[in-house]
Amino acid sequence: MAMPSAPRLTQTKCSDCPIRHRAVCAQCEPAELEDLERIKSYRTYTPGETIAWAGERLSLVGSVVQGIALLSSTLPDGRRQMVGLLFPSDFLGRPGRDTISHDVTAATQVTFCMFQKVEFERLIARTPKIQRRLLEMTFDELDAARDWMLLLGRKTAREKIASLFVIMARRDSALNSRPADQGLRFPLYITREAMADYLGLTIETVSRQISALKREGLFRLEENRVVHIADFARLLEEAGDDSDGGVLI
Amino acid sequence: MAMPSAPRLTQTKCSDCPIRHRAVCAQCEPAELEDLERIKSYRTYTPGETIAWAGERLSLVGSVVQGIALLSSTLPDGRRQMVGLLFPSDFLGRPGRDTISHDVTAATQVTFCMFQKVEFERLIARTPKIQRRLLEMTFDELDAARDWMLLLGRKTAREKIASLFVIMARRDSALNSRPADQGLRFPLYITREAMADYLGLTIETVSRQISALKREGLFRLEENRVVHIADFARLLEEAGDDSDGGVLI
DNA sequence: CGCAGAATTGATACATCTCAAGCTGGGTGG
DNA sequence: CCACCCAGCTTGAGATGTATCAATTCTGCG
Repeated sequence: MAMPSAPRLTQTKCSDCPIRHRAVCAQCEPAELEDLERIKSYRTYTPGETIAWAGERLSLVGSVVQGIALLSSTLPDGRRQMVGLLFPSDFLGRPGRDTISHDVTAATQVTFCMFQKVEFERLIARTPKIQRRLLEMTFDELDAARDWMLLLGRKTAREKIASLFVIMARRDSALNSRPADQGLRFPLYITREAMADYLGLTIETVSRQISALKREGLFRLEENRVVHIADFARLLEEAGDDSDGGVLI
Repeated sequence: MAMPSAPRLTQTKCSDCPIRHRAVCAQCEPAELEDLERIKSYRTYTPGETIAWAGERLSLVGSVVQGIALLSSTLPDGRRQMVGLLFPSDFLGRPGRDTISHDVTAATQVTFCMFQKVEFERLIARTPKIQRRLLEMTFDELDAARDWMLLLGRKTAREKIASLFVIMARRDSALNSRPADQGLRFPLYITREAMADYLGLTIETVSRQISALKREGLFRLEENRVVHIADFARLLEEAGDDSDGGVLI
C-alpha cells in the first residue's frame, strides 16, 4: 500500500459525499441538504500549504472532505504545539467568531467543503438540527483535547508514540475499510516533525521511540510511511491507558 | 484577605443569581428563566469531596454557582492530569451522553445549579438560545483546552507556574472586583498537588518554581494561599506567550 | 548522479523527577 | 496551655528521561 493518491475532488452532490453521515450535515434531511448545497464550495490545499494563520480573520467555516489538516499554536520563540488533527468529516472554524485562534496547515492534499461564515450562521439559526450536530462534534473535540492533555502532561515518550499510533489506527479504520487479510495497518500521513509537535517531543525522541518499538516487534514500517501493526492489544498496553482488552474501536 | 468564607447558597431566584449573565442561561428572557427555575435544584459539595467518577452514569448537568470544581483523568497506575478547572458559571456535563468522561471533585466548597439531564435536553431542544449559548461555552472550553495543550507540551516548569497564576488572576478578577488600592491579588483555591496535576509537574517542582518566582519578586504570598502580584506585565512575560503588554483581561 | 529534505543514530547536557528529610500552621486532647 | 500530630508544603541530593548538538544515512526526485 503506497501513500494515498488523493484524486482531486470535484464533488457537488451532498448525497454522494464521502462524509455525508459523519460531518456536521450528518442528520440533515434532503431538503436541508439542498440548503447546504446552495451555499457550499470546495477548496483544495497542497501538502504543507498554510490554510490560515492564528489571529487572522477567517470568513469561512467548513468540513474536511478528504486529507488531513493540522491545527497548531506557536510561542513567540518558535516552540510549536499541535492542538488538533483534522480528519475527513472534522469541522474547522467557529460560528460567531471572526478570527481563528490557531494556525491551520495541510498535512496532505486536503479538500474542504466550505461555507461563508455569515451564511452558515444564518443556516444554523434556522436549522437547530445542524446546530445540535455541531454541538455534539464540539463536545467530541473537547473530550479528545482533554484526553490529549493527559498524554501531554503525564505520559512517557514511549507511551506517547504508542498512543498516537492507536489513535491513527482507529481514525483510519473508521474511515477506510482495508482488506483484512493484510492485518491492521494505516498510513502515517504526517512527518516526524508533525508527530513531535503533536506529542510535545523533539523529532529525535520521536525517531528513537519509533525505532525502539519497531525493534521490539510492535509494528513494522513499510517505506517509513505505512505502519503494519503486529499486535494491537500490545500496542494498546504500551499506550498506557486503561487496557480494555485490545478492542479496535 | 483570608480564604473565602463560602456562605452556603440557598438561592432560588434566577434574577438574583450571581452567574445570571455568564452561565448557560445568560441570554434567556424572563419567561425562559421561569422554565429553568421550575427544573433546577442546588447541590453543594464540601472541599475534597468527589462529585463524580469517570465512566459513571450521571443524570445531572448544571452550572457552578459558587466555588471551584476540578475535572481530572487518571491512568491505571495512578498518574493524574487535571483537564479542567470549573469556576462559577462554567458548565458541567454533556447533554446526549449519560456517562461522564472525567473525575469531578470539589476544590473548595462548591455549589451547582443542576438540572436532570433529560429535562435539560428537552429544554434546549425547544430553546435554541440556550443551545446556542452552550455551543459558545463549549467552543470557549475547547479553546482553553487547546491553550492548555500548548502549556503542557511546550512550556517550562517556570512558565507553567507563571501561566497558571495569570489564568487564575484573570478568572478571579472577572468574577470579583477587589479593592484596587491593594493591588492585584487572588486566592490560590487549590493545593500544590492540584496545581501539579494541572501543570503536568510534581508537587516538588511546583513548590520550587513558586519559591523561585517569589524570591525574584514577581509576587508575594500571604499565608501561602493568597497571591499578591507585584508586576503583572512581568508575570505575563514569564508565562511565555505573546507579550501583549500586560493587559489584564 | 547528485542534491535537499527527512529521518536515524550517537554523545552529552540539563530540566525535572524521585527519594528523603525537615518545616509550618492549625487542630486536638491531656 | 502546652505537647503532639498531621496534612500540606519546602528544601536538598542524586537519578533519569528527554533535549540538544552533531554526524550520518536514507529517500524521493530533477
